[in-house]
Amino acid sequence: MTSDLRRELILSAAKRCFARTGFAGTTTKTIAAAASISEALLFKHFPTKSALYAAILAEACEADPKLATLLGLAPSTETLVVLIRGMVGHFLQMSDAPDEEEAQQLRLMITSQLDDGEFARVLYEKIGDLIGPVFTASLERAVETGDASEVGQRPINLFWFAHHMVLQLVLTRLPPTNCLSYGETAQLERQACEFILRGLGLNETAIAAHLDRDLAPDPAPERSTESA
Amino acid sequence: MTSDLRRELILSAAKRCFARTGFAGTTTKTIAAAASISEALLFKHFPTKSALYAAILAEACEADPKLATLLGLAPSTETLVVLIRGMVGHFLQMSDAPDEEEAQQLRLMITSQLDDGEFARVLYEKIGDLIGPVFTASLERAVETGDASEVGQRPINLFWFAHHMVLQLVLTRLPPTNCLSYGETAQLERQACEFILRGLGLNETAIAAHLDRDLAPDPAPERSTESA
DNA sequence: AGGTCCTAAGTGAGTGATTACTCACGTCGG
DNA sequence: CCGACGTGAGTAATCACTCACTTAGGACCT
Repeated sequence: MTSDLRRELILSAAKRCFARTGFAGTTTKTIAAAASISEALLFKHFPTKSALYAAILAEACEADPKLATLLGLAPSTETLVVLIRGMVGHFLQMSDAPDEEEAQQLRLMITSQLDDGEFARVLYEKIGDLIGPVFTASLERAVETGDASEVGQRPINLFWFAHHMVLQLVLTRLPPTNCLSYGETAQLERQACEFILRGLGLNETAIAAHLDRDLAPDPAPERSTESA
Repeated sequence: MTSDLRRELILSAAKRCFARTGFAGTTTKTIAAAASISEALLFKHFPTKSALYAAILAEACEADPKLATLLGLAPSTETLVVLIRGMVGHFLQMSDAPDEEEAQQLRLMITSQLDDGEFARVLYEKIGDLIGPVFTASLERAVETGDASEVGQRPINLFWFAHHMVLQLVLTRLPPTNCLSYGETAQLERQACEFILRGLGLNETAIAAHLDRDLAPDPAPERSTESA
């Protein structure tokens, strides 16, 4: 077993542990067990528990490759809708696999916000730098083409509003028994997209036109009562 | 010192500690010090650390008196706007005093969502029971009067969308140095209200009519760059 | 009023368990 | 045979929690 590989295995195990029980709630013994090694070896790779935590946060700050494909799109209403749809879908899918990498990163981000917010700040800055320009340009383009009503100052705030909503939405669906029940996931996804796109200022016809292409159309109003 | 008073003092001190560092990150010695008593006395009042935590969560589940005034309002577009405005204002004001009671309750709720979600579930249910009916009725009334576009199924989801957005918004403003900078708070409040009301389906004229009454009107688009 | 309980408030100094972390010592490929 | 991988058995500190003990104040009797 090479040192580098071992290091990655430790980081992976530790990330799982920290995300589940937080920094203080996780013991080095637990991490070592999760990585199937002795505690001593753990401390051969990372001098302290804090250093291990810091390494995880640093590693999590790297870019998401899936995002890159979105950035090449030309600014347009279509791009805006694709962007929002991608974000909503991406986050909603997380709650189906609460132990996966991305859900853990979300947990780390939330715990960071409860603490000093440093990690969250870095992550927000990265997201903003990546998506901010294409979002803003697309929204402005949508206004020009008459698909959206005039945007006031700080259009980027609108992006964060959307991001906040979806993030908190997935957070309520993260515990084993969900905090809220929203109905069927597919319809929730549709409803969330509509809420956000309307919030951005897009008019109903533009939303319907772009959303109906690849998303289930708004079904007839009837109550379904299944739990989430 | 009576037993009841002492108990309340302990609860108050413990709530402060738990909200700041979480359950695992808080020691009984710290709590005792914060309450200016010995650890032994702490355990005379609460059999275990967990019982103390449970008592805090149980106490936090009581109704907010400020909410009650909203529930008497007749369902209308006006009520809907007042509701959203109240919620946004209430949450935004929290970030100005991160150590106050309500901010702590918010922290407890978030940590609960990262854990088993039990506390968050109870709190969500309480909020839903209180505000849900008047929200839904008001939204339906707004549709009837032509102030809002037709609402699909599960209108209550729209309320939670709004709630999620504002909750996550205040969370980014909770750390000493904010995770994101949104510009001036007054304009942020206005922008958040507009985003939500548009998201609910209200048309621009209805929003402007009800929002301009007691909120600063949308200023001319120009960038301001102060940090939050 | 003053003396005598008697219960509850309150504490210093512990308990064993668990914590993060260390060290002397095996083992194995090159 | 040497250096890096790997570990069992520790360490001191800290954890939640307990116990023997003092103190204070109100009820009750004389």
